[in-house]
Amino acid sequence: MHIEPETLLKALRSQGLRITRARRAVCAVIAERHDEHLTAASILAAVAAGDNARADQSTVYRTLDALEQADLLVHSHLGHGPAVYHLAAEAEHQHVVCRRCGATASVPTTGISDWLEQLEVATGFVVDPTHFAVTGLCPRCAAESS
Amino acid sequence: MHIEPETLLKALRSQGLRITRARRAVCAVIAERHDEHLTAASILAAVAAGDNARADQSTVYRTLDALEQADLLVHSHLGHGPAVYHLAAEAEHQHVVCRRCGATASVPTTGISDWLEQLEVATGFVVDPTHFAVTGLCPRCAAESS
DNA sequence: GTATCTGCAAAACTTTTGCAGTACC
DNA sequence: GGTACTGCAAAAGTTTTGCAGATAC
Repeated sequence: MHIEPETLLKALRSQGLRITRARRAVCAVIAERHDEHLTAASILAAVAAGDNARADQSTVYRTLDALEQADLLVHSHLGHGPAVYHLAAEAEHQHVVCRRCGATASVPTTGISDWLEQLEVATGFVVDPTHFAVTGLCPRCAAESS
Repeated sequence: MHIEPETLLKALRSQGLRITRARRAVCAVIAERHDEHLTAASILAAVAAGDNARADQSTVYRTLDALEQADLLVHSHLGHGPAVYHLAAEAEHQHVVCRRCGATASVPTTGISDWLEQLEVATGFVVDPTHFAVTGLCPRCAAESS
């Protein structure tokens, strides 16, 4: 998947939000590295490493919030560490995290849809299945612990 | 479901751990109120409210850790707040949390088992499906936002 | 007696907030 | 020009850790 920073910025603009230097920098990092597990801290570091912009951590959080409000971004919680951010457009997968070593794997959400449907019928909730990761033991740690 | 504090304490003892005043108090709270959403803070408060024991928060956390190590307890993350603890023996349900108002609902994990099996086959992970809650919008907030 | 546990205090870590000044439109 | 945004600093909230002394076995 590929996305231009401009796409994100235009979406912000169309929500009536302003395009600022800090937001440009944050969007550039997200567009460039959205296939990684981006955290607020790593985005902040990447912005700081760039040449012509800086952003305070509070600005990064506020920008991420704005992008989430605009439905461009989602965050999820993997294990006990910081939240990771993904483009909403590519959120069609779920994470599994090893509770011992922190290794992660991705699985498509296909196959879970029946359960989600049951869940929505039973509870009336409109479910967002990717906000939290599933935890467990990775193959290696499972082998060690048995 | 019903459980005696003694059951928890004996299990600790059988792991070679010591039975102390603080652990008695924590186990008593868990045994008594395991059908609620217990957090470290609420356990601490309940212990402090009791007559003949107190425990520092660090002791509570360490005791909860010990109970988890002994596979008697599990914790899960509901929304952005503190972790909630349940007896491992009754962890057969999953939570759904409203991302707007924080309302929660429980759903049995039956129905998710096919997906988990796929997941385990695909990734090799041994999955613990209850560690994180599913998020979404509760019926009321969903209605308001549309 | 000794290894384990406790309380205290402080730190670690992520995220949020108040505020005065800056910059976007 | 006016509103939205930024940086700074500090706080909030949960969980962890170091250490000296106490306690269970």
